[in-house]
Amino acid sequence: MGAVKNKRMPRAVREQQMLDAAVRTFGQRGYRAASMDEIADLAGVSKPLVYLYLNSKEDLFTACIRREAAALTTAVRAGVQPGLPADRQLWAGLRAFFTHTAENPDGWAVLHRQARTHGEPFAVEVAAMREELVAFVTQLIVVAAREAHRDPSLAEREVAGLAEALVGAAESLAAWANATAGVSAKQAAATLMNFAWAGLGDLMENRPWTPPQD
Amino acid sequence: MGAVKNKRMPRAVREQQMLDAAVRTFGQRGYRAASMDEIADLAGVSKPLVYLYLNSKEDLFTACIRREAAALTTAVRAGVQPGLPADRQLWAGLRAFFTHTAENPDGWAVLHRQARTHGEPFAVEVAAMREELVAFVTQLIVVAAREAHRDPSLAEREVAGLAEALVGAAESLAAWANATAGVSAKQAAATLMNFAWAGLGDLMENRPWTPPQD
Amino acid sequence: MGAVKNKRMPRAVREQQMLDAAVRTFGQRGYRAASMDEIADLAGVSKPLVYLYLNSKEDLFTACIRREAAALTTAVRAGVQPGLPADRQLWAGLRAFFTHTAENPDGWAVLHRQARTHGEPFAVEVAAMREELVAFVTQLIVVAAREAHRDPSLAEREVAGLAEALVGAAESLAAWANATAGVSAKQAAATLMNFAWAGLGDLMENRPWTPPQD
Amino acid sequence: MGAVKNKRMPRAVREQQMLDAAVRTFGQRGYRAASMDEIADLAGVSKPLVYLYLNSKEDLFTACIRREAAALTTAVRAGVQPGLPADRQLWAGLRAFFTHTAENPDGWAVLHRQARTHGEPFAVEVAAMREELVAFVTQLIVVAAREAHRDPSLAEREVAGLAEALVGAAESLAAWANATAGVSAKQAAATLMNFAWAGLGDLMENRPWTPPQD
DNA sequence: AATGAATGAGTGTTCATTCAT
DNA sequence: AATGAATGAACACTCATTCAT
Repeated sequence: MGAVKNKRMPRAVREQQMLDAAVRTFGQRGYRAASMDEIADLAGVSKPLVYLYLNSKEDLFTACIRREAAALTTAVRAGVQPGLPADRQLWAGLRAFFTHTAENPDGWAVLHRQARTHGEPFAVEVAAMREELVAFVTQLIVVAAREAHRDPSLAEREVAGLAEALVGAAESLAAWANATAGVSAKQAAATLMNFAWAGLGDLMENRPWTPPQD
Repeated sequence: MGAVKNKRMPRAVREQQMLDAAVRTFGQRGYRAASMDEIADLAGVSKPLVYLYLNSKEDLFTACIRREAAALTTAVRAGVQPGLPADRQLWAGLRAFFTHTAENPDGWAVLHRQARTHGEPFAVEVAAMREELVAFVTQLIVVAAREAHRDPSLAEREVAGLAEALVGAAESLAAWANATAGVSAKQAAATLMNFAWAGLGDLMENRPWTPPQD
Repeated sequence: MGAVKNKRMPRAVREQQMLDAAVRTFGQRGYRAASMDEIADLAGVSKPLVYLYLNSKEDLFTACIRREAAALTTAVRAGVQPGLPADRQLWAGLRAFFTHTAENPDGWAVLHRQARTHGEPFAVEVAAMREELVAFVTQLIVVAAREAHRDPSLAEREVAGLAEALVGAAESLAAWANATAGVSAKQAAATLMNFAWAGLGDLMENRPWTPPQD
Repeated sequence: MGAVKNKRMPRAVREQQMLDAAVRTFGQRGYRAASMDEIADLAGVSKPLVYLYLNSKEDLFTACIRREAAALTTAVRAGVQPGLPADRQLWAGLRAFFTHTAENPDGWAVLHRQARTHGEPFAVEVAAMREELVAFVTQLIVVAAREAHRDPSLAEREVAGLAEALVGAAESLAAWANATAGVSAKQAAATLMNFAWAGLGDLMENRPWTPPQD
């Protein structure tokens, strides 16, 4: 049995307990391998109650995705101060991102690994969140280009590709940082900032980007 | 029923047909959702024959991973000429990578999405291949740094992080290029080269990296 | 379909129904040839319920063995009055044994034929019961020898062999009595008592052992 | 693979190899658990050849039963000298029986355990052999009774029961002797002779039957 | 005399889901 | 607000058996 059985709780609380159990189970076992039995057990309730509140396995998984996606985007947004220069904003966003994914490995696994692996209905859900992150990065690139008085004809698709690459690198580094002992969220963010802002070419000339002190 | 039933084929041929069907099914449905019935049907053989030749679902999936991993690394290696400068090598490797993944979407899905999502035995298989790619990139970075007479004390972990970010960006761009109409392998490679070699900072100052004519 | 479907019964009752069906099916078909489908059908429930309550075919078979072994030893023990002379005790035990096996042919088949034929895990279960019967007989022989003031150096292995022979004869006669029309439990017991107590030699000299009137 | 593959052997030899493999496999695994694959492999031939020569699994098992039954009855008959007194004949027969079963444990397992456990068609086969042994014992009892000038009205069923008990005890002791370290065929036979000829009652009075010196 | 290639039919087991209370 | 009882449908895997050579 999972949690201690506290009987007669208000629905909202029970639902969160179920989602907690579901995120953990889905994150560790995967969508198909996770059984409703295990989730109900871990949540400390009977299976019919899970169905009463969350309708079906698909709906339950979708609810997990939405909750974890909202938590992640909220965390990133909360970490960023809109007024700052583009590089400071990106730095702050990356730190928030790596911190949140490190602290919520199961939620991150649900979003990054499971949701995108198990068919359209779920991939669509997670795509919305990813869009938001990509849009955030895209806007930063555009703003930075404008600030640098760069040719405004910078192709939209080119920017989209860059943003995609940056987000992809971030996702990959999140997994790497979590799996590699001794790599903190801050270090992961610094690595990516160096890569993204200065590029390997600059690095070769010994001018790494330096994170601000905080 | 999937393929036309060609009866009485030598074992080696049948095995490749089964692997073709399995890669397609695993890539599209995922490991758990793919049924041995569907794979056998798509391969145009009966289920017992699949078991006779490939032993079990796990072994079949592992065989898929190995075949696709070998195909990908072979393609990348074949695309690279060892003698060239680091940036030319990276460029060639990326082009080969994006070309191969675009031409083998199911194989790429098996490697990138399914194998890493469904537990240790499979993740280990794919990790070996990824190690190879990361090692290739790592070595390029080290060589480039030496060529640029850069401080040789470049921390190992720092390089590892950069290589990880680059490979992660490549993996992410592969999915993006395949999903976005009109983005060729060459364009995806160029986008990533710009990002990796010059960085966003350089881009802001209007000095994009230019692919060589070929 | 086997039994009439009585829906919604408490677990304990359903379990007994399942064991009834399983003993019958295992006893008649054998362990391997008995299918869980048939057992579930005969019990009037669906297969998943059998698995929910009894876990697996192995566990189900083991549960059958334990139940039937307990029933048999209980019956034999209940038939014997400890204070009586050895021959009276043996007589009572044999009557109980033949009566019980005649009334529970499937249970007896499970114990005597199937359990001992299908591998260690089951043979071990049944061996415990057989030990008990052999021990009962062994102790009677020892007591009888003491009562007869016989040389107490009667070798242990000799006694073990005699007990083994007696129990083996009983097992064999149980099958014979059940298969031969008109042979009652009492007659089977009398035959074995004559054989065991007086031996063929005595029989030749016309001194058969006579069962007490009851 | 089991045996070394000697190609192109005469049919009669191949058949014996197959039966050897089948007896071993059936004896150790049981009828259902033994697979034709394993038997063919152990015999060093391909499965179709087994079917070509022995037709089906049922026929193969039946052939095993017949061969082993014939071997056992032949061994017992060969051990007995018809002219001798009844007790000497019984003694010789038992020795032959225990010796043969100890030397052919798989064959004995096929006859005693497997054949009687797996349905009518096989039980019938083995019953024929058992009849023969029971008949041999029955005749000995009748002869002994006549020699002892006993009342010739000795009920047929009574004799049948005694013979059944004796054979059952022998079967049981064969298993016991094989499983108990240090119990030889001769000792097993002596134990049973004591039990059968003198009975427990005589034993109590210290007059055990003594085997002749040979 | 002998076999590599192939399958129809079935088995144990699991799971998402519902009913009755 | 909550659950014990129950199942339809599917799935991985095996096996006796045959065909074509």
